[in-house]
Amino acid sequence: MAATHEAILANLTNAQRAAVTHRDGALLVLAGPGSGKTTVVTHRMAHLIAGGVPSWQILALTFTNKAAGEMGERMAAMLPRRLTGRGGPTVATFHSFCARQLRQFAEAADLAPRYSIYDEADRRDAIKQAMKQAEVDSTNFTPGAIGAAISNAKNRLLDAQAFAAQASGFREGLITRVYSAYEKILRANDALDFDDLLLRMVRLLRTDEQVRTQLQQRYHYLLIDEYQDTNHAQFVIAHTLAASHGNICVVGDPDQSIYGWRGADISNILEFEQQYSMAKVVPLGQNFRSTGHIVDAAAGLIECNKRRKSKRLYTELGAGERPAVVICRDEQHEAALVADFLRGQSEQHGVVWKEMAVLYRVNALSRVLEEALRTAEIPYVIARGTAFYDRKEIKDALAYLRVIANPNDEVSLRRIINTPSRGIGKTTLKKVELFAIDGQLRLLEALRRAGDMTGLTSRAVNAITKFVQMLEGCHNAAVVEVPRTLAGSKHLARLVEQVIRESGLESAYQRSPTEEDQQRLANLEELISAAAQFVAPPADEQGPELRLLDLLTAFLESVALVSDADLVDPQRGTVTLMTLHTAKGLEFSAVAMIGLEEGLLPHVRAADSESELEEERRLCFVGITRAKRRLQLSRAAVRTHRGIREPTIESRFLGELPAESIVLSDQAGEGVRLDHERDNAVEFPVGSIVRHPKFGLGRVESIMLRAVGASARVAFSTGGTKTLILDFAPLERVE
DNA sequence: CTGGTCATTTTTTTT
DNA sequence: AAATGACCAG
Repeated sequence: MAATHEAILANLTNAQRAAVTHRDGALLVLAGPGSGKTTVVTHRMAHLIAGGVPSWQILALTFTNKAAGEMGERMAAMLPRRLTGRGGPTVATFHSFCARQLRQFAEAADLAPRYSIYDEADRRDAIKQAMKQAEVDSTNFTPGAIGAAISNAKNRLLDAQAFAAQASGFREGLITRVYSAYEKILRANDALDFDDLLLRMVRLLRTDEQVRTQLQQRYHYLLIDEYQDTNHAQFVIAHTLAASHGNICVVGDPDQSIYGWRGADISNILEFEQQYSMAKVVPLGQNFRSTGHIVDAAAGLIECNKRRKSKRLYTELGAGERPAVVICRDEQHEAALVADFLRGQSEQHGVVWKEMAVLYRVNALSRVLEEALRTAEIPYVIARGTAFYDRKEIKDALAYLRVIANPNDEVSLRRIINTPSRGIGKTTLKKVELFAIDGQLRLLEALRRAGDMTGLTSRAVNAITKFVQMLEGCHNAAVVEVPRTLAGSKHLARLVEQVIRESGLESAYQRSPTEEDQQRLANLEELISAAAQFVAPPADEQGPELRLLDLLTAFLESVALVSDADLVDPQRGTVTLMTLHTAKGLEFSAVAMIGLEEGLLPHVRAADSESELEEERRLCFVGITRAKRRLQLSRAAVRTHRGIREPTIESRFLGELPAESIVLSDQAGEGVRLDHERDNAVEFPVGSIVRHPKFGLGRVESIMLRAVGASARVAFSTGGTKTLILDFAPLERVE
């Protein structure tokens, strides 16, 4: 049954209510951490529907599948049954929404309807290939750097031509050459990378008036989640869709903008009001998640950012416990202390494992933690959504499936042509390639005609023929109509099974008795069951049946677009380990953040630019604000980095936390005396007035917590500002 | 053609 | 430390 207006508005604060009841026109919700953003969003949509808006006119775009799923679920709970699923609101990630539209309007978008989506690894392969073709030396320019430049260009909506037109200098000249070679490869393979999904969608909306008006009319109310993370392409998509009606609601928090490196443009949210002069702005500053000291610590930190709209953060949940700042000897010690912290939460405070998380800046830090948690017998999962699909055997199986769905996908074809090895080696492949170039053939077509080629051993011809026949057999099996229900998924699972068996992947691992290969076999089994459970998202025009090939394509698409955050399963009874980026949008009773060191957080690569430094600070802010009740921040005095053990420098962010809202604990060795250091820091909070026998009266400007001791910057009435070590300076508090 | 050893390179975050 | 790539012996 449909919720009534009153039911929808019950239990909301005035600010939340203002956002929920706003109907037409632009709306900007500035949602601080823990301010009930999802509640506002879902209630707003329910409110629109209760007010007579047909639910299928609503489009909500998010960044992760998990966010989309959660939003969809919470909304479904408020809607009558018939308004969920097809006919209900569309809730999707930017990327999957675009991927689907591009298939639906494939012809208008000038695309093969079953185009492949290349993940990071495929993209890397293709860029390497492009670099070779463009004769760019990979010793001076890594594929990673060039790939990043291309990605950047695409996010700014510069295609290869447009980039070439504005390129200047040697480096950009090189990038231009690689970019156009890369584009040729993608086009020849009927493949898109992640950035293309957005870029091509923009192009479609711009060039095809019919598609544009059709989508504008269909989606009458837009909602964009995590708006601070939108890049220029996403910005254009959102505003083009909203252009005819202006009903656009964006939700976000500039202080949580952490994807600048991916082209996210923080000015999208900072300048929303200029863009829509009639926009209503609703700030949500009250935090319903964390206790006082945690909110204070976070607020104190984020105030150090200069480019920022100031916003008061507060909570009514009581002061709670102070976050602990722990200094450890090395990373093993740090991991052990994290394990102690987690166990303490469980045993002393009754916190369940799933309410705890360990956060870090870079994935590499998870390894030591894993060991420590295993020895401490604390159950954990690492949130790496792609981890499963990154495994070699899975990538191989998926490459077979991709070639079946899209025979032009040569990056995948090359991957599998001799995996498992079937006697089609380098030399043979070279010959076939030459033959293909000669006859203007696609690689697969050339393979098909291997018999016509001169200079191949009969053994090679045999191997090739068998391989091609196998692919054709699988392809033929996929040219059938299947029901659009779970029964259809059975067919999909059977197809996956057929591929795994006939490709020889299965027998290659079956032959081996090693534990590792047995695990690979089990993983392949898991892929089959993933297929069996896959249901294609509802489409606008659909019959009861679809071709198995199209179901396969949808499956491959969903696999390509999984994110790390998607793997965070709130049902699981385990501690979650993840990067700070992945943690955005989540909350836990107890959080441990590790590696608070210069070079790690803030990361080295952000050191030389003020804006990147501010982004690192926001990242730290995001981490702190994940904690509801208890927070431990730690750093190691010594850390092994790429095989080298080195002393570390404390993160500047620790010194920026208000001293009075944290507790310092030095476990690194010589630090028995650190207990009264903490007292010192508490004794002379920022703002307090102090007397020094030599310098006279002064005001404490800031407190810095160091491994060696706390120090304070004090501005004296005599005019000078001095930094004093609290342990030694003869300071006396006056007021 | 395959599977091994040795040298080189990596240096963030992710849809 | 770990992963990738080049090179070489069977």
